[in-house]
Order: sequence, then C-alpha cells, then structure tokens
Amino acid sequence: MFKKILIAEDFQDTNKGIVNALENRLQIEDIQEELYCDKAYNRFKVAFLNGEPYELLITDLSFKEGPVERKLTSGQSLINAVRSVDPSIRVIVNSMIDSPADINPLFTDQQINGYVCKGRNGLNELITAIQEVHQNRTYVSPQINLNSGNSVFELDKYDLLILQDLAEGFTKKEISEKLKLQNISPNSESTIDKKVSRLFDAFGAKNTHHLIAKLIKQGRI
Amino acid sequence: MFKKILIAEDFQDTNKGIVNALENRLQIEDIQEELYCDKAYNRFKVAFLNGEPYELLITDLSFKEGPVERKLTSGQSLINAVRSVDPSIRVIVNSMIDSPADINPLFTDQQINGYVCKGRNGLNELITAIQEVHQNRTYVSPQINLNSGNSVFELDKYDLLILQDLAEGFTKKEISEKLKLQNISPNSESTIDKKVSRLFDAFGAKNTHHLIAKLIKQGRI
DNA sequence: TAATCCCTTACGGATATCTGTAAGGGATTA
DNA sequence: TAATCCCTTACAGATATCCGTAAGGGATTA
Repeated sequence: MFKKILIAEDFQDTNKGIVNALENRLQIEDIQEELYCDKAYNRFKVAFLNGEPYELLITDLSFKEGPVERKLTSGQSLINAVRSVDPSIRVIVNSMIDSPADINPLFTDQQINGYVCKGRNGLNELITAIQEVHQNRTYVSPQINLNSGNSVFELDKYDLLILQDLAEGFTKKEISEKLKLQNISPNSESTIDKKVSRLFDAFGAKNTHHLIAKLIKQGRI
Repeated sequence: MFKKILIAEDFQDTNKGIVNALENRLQIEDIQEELYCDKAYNRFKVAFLNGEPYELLITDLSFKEGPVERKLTSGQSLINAVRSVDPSIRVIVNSMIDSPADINPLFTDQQINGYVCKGRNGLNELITAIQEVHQNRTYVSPQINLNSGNSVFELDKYDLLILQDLAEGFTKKEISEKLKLQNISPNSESTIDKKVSRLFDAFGAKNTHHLIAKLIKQGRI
C-alpha cells in the first residue's frame, strides 16, 4: 500500500473525514493534509526535492478563495503543477462534480488515475480507488459510468468556448473577433450562429437566454 | 454540553469528519449520523416518541438524489419536519452556501440557532457554534456577517417573474402579453425593458445573457 | 395650488438575434 | 474523375435587444 499520501481539500470537515478514514482503514503511515493548493504544491515539491516524494495526491477540484492570495486556484492547476515536478505522481480527484463532460478531460488531458464523486458512499469509494490505483488500475465512481451511459448531448470544447463567452455577455460578433485573434477556427459569426442554433435543437431551447439558463442549471457551463 | 445530537449530511467524507470531531473534541455521548433527510427525520421522531429526544440537529441544506425515493429533499424541509414534531429542537445548519440572501430566511423564517459555512475553518466553527447554541446564543460564521455588510441588491417578486420568464426563453413582448392576461401591472414592453436595464446596472451585466447567467450561478433564479 | 419626483408608457434608432438560402472547399465514395 | 456529403462562410430579411428621449399620471411636498 501507499506509504505517503498528500491530500488537498479546502473544507475542514471533509478534509478531516478523509484523513481519519485513511488512517483507520488503510493504515497509511504518512498522510499530509492541506487546505490550499499552493501549500499542497509547496509541500509536494519540498518532499520531492528531499528525495522523499509523495506517492499519491488526493485533491478536490474547487477551492474557495481565502485571505491569502493564490497562484493555484483549482485542483486542475494543482495537478499540472505537481506533474511538472514529478510526472509519475499518481492522482485521485475527489469532487462533487458529476458531469462526464467535466470529468473526461481529467483522464484524457491530465491523465489522473482515479475519480471519486463525493456522495453517500464517497469515502468507501475513495478507499477502493486508492487500492485500485495502487494496483496500477484506474478508478471511476460507478454512478459516473452510469450517467455517461445516458446519451446526453456532448458539448465539445468549441461549444463550451462559445457558450461561456455568451454567458459572460459577449455578442457573437465579439466572440468571432476573439476567435480570430486566437487563431481558432472556425471563427465566422455565421458559423457561431449555426453552432448555437444547433444547440437550440439539441437542448430544446427557444433562444440564447433559454439555452444558457438551461445549461447553467444543468451545471454544464 | 449536549448529550444527544443528530447529524444529517449526505457526503460520507464530510459526515465522518463531523462525527469524529464531535466525538473527540466535545465528548458527545450520543451522536447519530444520517445520509438522508427522511432517515434523519424518522430517527428523530422515534427518539422523541420514546421520550429520548435529540437536543440538537446539525444538517446540510443540499442533499443529492439517491436510489431511494425521497419525501424530504432539502435541509429546509427537514428542519420544518423536525420542528413539527419538537418545536424546541435546536438546529445548526452546516452548508457551503454563503449568500446572505439564502441564509437570512433560515433565521427569520425557520428560526435556526446557528449557521456554519463550510470552508477551511468550518469544523472549528462548527464546534464553536455548538458551544454557543448550547448557551442559548445564536452563531453565524464570521465571513457571512462580513458579506452581509455588502448591500446585496434585492430582487422583488416582479423582477423574479420577468427574469424567470426570460430564462425560459420568452421575449419581452411575450412577457408583456402574459402579464396583461394575468392582469399584472405594470405590463408594457417598455417598462419590462427599463426594469431589466436597471438590473444590468445593479449586477454589472452587459446584456440579458450575462444577467441571466450571473443570477442563475448565484442561485437567485 | 404649484412644483417636484418617480413610475409607466410610447416611440425611434442603432445593434444583435434568429433563420433561411446559397456558394465554396475539403473529404469520402462510387 | 465525378458525385456526394459535410463544414464553413456570406448575405439578407424579419424580430428582438438595448438605450435614449419624452409625454402623461399619481403621490408627495413646498
């Protein structure tokens, strides 16, 4: 079993719950908890440079703002940071997010080793995930697999780019210009129009207000 | 100190963190945890009818759907239910919600005794809250008091009526017609225009997309 | 009573949206 | 090569939005 684990989780109650479970149920020798991504990263780096690296990082995705200024503000950025120090570090994400659209990139882009969705069985799943990852397997909470079975319309990165800009009040003309500046193609106002109209059909929305409202309520934007 | 406490919290890791803290730091004799509102309510009711009532309920507000059908789906409904059994039960809410607009009604309408906002100091605050409530005082996480100093813009019922219709894809012309049919005044398209423009200023939104996105993300619609 | 303020409403102009049509280009297929 | 399909783009017209101006009416105040 792992001997040295680092936990990044900003809610104190959750944090303690995880630490207790790992101590009592897995007899991990060296567990360290941090409430800030930056602190977690520093601790990770120091341990690595001292030749006593952590073997596993368990991290939340969302971290509240605090009184301290933050460089790393999310689990995703923490993962990138620790991987730049130690590409072989294994990572389990423990978060309340349950949409496959958000979780898939963690595996494909960031190559995490496990994903546990917080919930009524979350702690048990986390224990299982740790055991699986220790055996060099990946783990995903079962309810995530089930959900992804539902043929939900998948929003790709391009869709999200547009939708997020619309939700922030940019017009399609402005979005078109932004895409051109970033050399992202396609980028014509007309194509953006078409893409969004297609999403109206896909989500049964009457207009942009409706579409954005639906998607935010579904937690997809 | 309280001898008998009931905890309703659906995230297993958080739940365990709270239970451990209460056992170790407050030496509560009888702590019971539940992952579902309905189960918490049943346990509460049985204990009350047996003449061994709980003295304190600690509950989250948001509870995930589960495999079991639920009657009570939120902390608010759980509080109402237990109060109908035992009006004197003391209640502390432990939630991640931090908007005064949502928290104030808990005190004014539901007369809870304490509110703890989950976060990096949440467990310490919860301990303090329990001690305060035991002394018949109320407790609110300090960051909430600070926030409530910010004069939050209040959306009245008329605003909400319009915003909800906009979020459902109705045009201002359609909303105007709906209001006329319902004999709600004012109802001209022009006035609706003005109301919404005023909300742009109040919330720093560039246009309707932006406004709706902001308000939904804030949980106000 | 007269002045003032605020809310409602109408109207108009500049933009933005939504939708349909059609042209051009790349990829696949016959 | 030719036919086909799909994606991108341009364009145009009907609506809808955003925003400013101004008129009318009710309530408050001098």
